Amino acid sequence: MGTSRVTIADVARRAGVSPTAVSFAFHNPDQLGAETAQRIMAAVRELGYAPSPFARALVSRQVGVLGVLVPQGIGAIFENPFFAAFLQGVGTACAEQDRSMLVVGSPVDGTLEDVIARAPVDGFIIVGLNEGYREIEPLRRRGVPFVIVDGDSETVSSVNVDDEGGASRAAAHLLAAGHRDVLVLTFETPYGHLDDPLHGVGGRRLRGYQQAFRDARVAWRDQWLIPSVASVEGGRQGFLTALRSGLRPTAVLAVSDAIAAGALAAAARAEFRVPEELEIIGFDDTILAELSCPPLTTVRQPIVDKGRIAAELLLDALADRGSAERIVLPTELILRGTTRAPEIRTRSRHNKHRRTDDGV
Amino acid sequence: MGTSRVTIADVARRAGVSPTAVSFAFHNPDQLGAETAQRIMAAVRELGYAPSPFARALVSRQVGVLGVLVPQGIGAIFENPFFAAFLQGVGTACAEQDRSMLVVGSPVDGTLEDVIARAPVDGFIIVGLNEGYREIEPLRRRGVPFVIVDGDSETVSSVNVDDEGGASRAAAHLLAAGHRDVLVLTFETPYGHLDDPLHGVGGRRLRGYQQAFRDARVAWRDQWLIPSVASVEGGRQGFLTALRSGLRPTAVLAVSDAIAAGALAAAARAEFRVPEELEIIGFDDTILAELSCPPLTTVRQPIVDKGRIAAELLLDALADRGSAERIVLPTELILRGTTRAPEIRTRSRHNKHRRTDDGV
DNA sequence: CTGTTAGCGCTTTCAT
DNA sequence: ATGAAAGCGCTAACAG
Repeated sequence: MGTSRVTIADVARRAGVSPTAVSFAFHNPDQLGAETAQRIMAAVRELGYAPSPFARALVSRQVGVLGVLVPQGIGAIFENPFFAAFLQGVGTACAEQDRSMLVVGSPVDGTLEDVIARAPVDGFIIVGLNEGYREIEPLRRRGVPFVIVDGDSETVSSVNVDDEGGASRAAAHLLAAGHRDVLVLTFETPYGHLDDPLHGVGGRRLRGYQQAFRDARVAWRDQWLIPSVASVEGGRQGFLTALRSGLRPTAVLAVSDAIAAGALAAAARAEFRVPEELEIIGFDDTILAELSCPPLTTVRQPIVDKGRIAAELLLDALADRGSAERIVLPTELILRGTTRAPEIRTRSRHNKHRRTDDGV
Repeated sequence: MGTSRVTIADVARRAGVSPTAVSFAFHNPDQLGAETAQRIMAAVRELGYAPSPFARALVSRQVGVLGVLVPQGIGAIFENPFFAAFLQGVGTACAEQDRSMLVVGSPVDGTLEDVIARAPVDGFIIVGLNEGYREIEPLRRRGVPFVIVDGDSETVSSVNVDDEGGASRAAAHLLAAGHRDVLVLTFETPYGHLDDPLHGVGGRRLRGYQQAFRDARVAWRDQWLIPSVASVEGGRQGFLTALRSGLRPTAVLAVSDAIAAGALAAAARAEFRVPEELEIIGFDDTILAELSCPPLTTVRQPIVDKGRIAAELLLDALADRGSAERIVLPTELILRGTTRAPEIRTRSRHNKHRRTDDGV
């Protein structure tokens, strides 16, 4: 077992034709004598020939692979239900185009840059990094098209969601219910933006919360802000830390469902009754939100769509069709079991996929 | 934006050296005059050069990519928490080796075979297919090493879990508690074995259940067997179907957590009190099991390990190190909230990673 | 230390 | 309808 021994030349020889003919037999079978084509395919079968994807890609300049680049360990991301949903969207689009999906992330030893440089892809979906990020320069150099998800873009397409709006609606909901002692659990190091703590998804959500406080003329207190690792355990710790600091929240705003679920678990263990004594709102509406007990009230973002749209945008770019667009998908407050039934109010209304076609 | 214009020759020209020198500058910088190396890298930067992964792969015969092949739509698999956990394991091993992970699955239009043929990988982890499966022939031809997960292998390494044992323990637990009217929810089309309804993972689990019935001398009744789609919704339907058929189960055995969770939901809605009036045992111990309300008693298989071990075995094969081994990982019955506390019994004990080194 | 020379395996005009 | 020839962009002996 091991090296691909049989090449197109072997087949050609065996079938008594030229390599060209063999290549044709694969790609333009019609332009070949029926009998010849048969003979060639027979030789292919006898010899057990399979074309080299690398040689093919080298000359045809495409491999049929869409890359997804994440600035994290490629194992770790699968602990995050967000990515499963996102990749489901990307994968669906790939399947529709007979492509496969390459997941590229930070290696343990080497550098992300190296891994990127070697990635055999037609294009990249870059998650959680701004277009200006240093490590994506090689891509631009290689002329590999890419789109940005959850990050800012100048010259390429991007897909984001209305994080601020969603966050603001969540906070407003709590504030309207009279809460003043609201614990805010943020990302310790914002969601994928390793180098840039004040921006990125976490920053936007935070700004949304703050906006709601301003709108409601409720004073924002930084001591009520606890940075937490973006995991269930992180949420648990965050809540406990708050308690130990002497905070006695009546409500919790968490920038992710995982954190919210952790807070919920810690709260339950600390004998808080949810939602009677403590209301909690998460973010994302991953499977965690639906499944937790009680199910989590959360800000929903259309994650699967986000993935699918990103892939489609990339496909557009690959086909040189369509110009750069910046998509902003809507978010929606989903009321479930960790908040009390609100007095009658109109449900949040907002525009569907707002596709803004623009340059800069 | 678009085609990679600048090649190694351009850089060489610019730096006044040969292409070889440029290549060296990347791979053996030490073997080059310090000043020369500097000059070359400067040219690289000025020209914005990035090597072509395809050309590189063509000649060096490796790309740094591990493929994961699933016989399903590459979007759909992410609905299944099993895969998230499995890919976490594979991804972790990849990250440790500075590799990326390619997910290949059935396309919508084309054939799996074509997608496989074009996949730029060093090797494949094949999930849920036996070694003899037709569509993996091209791989063998191309000389691409592969390992099998959840399937039978003759000549290559494989990773499986003790499905039968786990299933049998689950059934025995229920039978020992006195249950006789046990609803069995199986895969409609066994878990990834599209063409082969009696084998594969689903078949093994089924055999495990049956074994326990035999051991307990309880008659096995085929009418109590309901094939269900492998999803929460499928489990819900399966349970409802059983009810409509007039079955009145006091316990449920489900071949996956998703199905079990669906049955649980349907049962709850039908006013069954779980576990008092109905005990339920799932399979896999995915996140679904932990999160459901009440948390699911289930047969745990070490999914993340399975992925990591598969990747390591493949890495071994790629390095021509180690011979084919067939790993069988242990399963364990995890008692949670959907079964009643059993009378005192010794906990299940069993061997850890039993690595059987053998040929054929 | 650095350049010359061959390919890696395939596709693709351009002839025939 | 089929073949010859010229690369795609890079690496790796082998010289010098």
